[in-house]
Amino acid sequence: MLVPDVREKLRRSGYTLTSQRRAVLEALSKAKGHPSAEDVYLIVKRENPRVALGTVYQALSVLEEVGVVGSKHWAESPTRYDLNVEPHLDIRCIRCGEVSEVPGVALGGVEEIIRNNTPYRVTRATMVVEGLCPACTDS
Amino acid sequence: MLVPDVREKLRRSGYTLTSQRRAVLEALSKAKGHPSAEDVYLIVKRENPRVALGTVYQALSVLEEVGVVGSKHWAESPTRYDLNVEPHLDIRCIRCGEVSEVPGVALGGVEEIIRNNTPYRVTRATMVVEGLCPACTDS
DNA sequence: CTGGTGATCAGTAACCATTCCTGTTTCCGA
DNA sequence: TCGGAAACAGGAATGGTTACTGATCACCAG
Ligand SMILES: [Mn+2]
Ligand SMILES: [Mn+2]
Ligand SMILES: [Zn+2]
Ligand SMILES: [Zn+2]
Repeated sequence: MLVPDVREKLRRSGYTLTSQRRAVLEALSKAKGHPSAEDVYLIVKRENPRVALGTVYQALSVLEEVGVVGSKHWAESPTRYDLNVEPHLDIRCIRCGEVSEVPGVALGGVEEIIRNNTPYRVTRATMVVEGLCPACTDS
Repeated sequence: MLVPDVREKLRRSGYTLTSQRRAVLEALSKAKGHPSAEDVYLIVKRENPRVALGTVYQALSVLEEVGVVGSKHWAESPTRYDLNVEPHLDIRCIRCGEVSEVPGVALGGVEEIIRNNTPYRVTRATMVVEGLCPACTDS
């Protein structure tokens, strides 16, 4: 997502695009995988050593609130963050802990079914999948 | 699930059905909802005040391992446990925290699709849904 | 029975991801 | 330029969960 778009989404919720928030976004795109808040923090710190871990948590929370960042929660793992905010599938290896994306599985339809089958106002629906990655299966 | 069946499932994995594990199962069926480990602990303690919270965690973990208990993990909430181990939908209200079951949504098919679309050996797939319950929407 | 052996347990300390708090800095509009 | 609000750095606190340790229990061979 382009910087002006991010700035606009923040502005609509009354936030500004600060240098720390921009650094968090850059770290997320550098990480390319599904980093934890601490992973992001370590990357940000390489270029801006004075940033605090709490600031990274807060920036991620704001960026998620305005729809620029997504997050998923697995058991036995810190929260993982993602620039891909569309409904999609991520799987976590229960042995090595790596998270990767599973292409070709449409989840939008499932969300629609959920929305039509509950008296709740659904705000979020994520599929959390665990398994053994190919590398870990052969060992 | 009947006690002899539970005992057999435990035995197949080298465990025994101890009084504490039985008490945890009873607490789960009494709670009827989706209690946290601490909720279970408080119920167990009413009849057996000497039980430790750690024992409840360990019992839940063993019972889950042998397939008698299921668990789900939401953000901003402790892990919730459930006697319903079939693939099904649970939704958590982001305001009051209550978890309830959504009937009529088949998830088995989604799990099948996932299994056929990843090089992983899938061991677990849960749909985690959040929203506002009817009571919390009107207030 | 009875003694031995490994599993389980109670109690408590430690862990760790995340949030909270406080004083300081930065940002932005008037 | 100035004043107020938002954001931040640093560090302390929180809370769910796990790890550890010595005591107890269940089970079985003799
Ligand atoms: Mn992803
Ligand atoms: Mn359920
Ligand atoms: Zn792996
Ligand atoms: Zn509610």
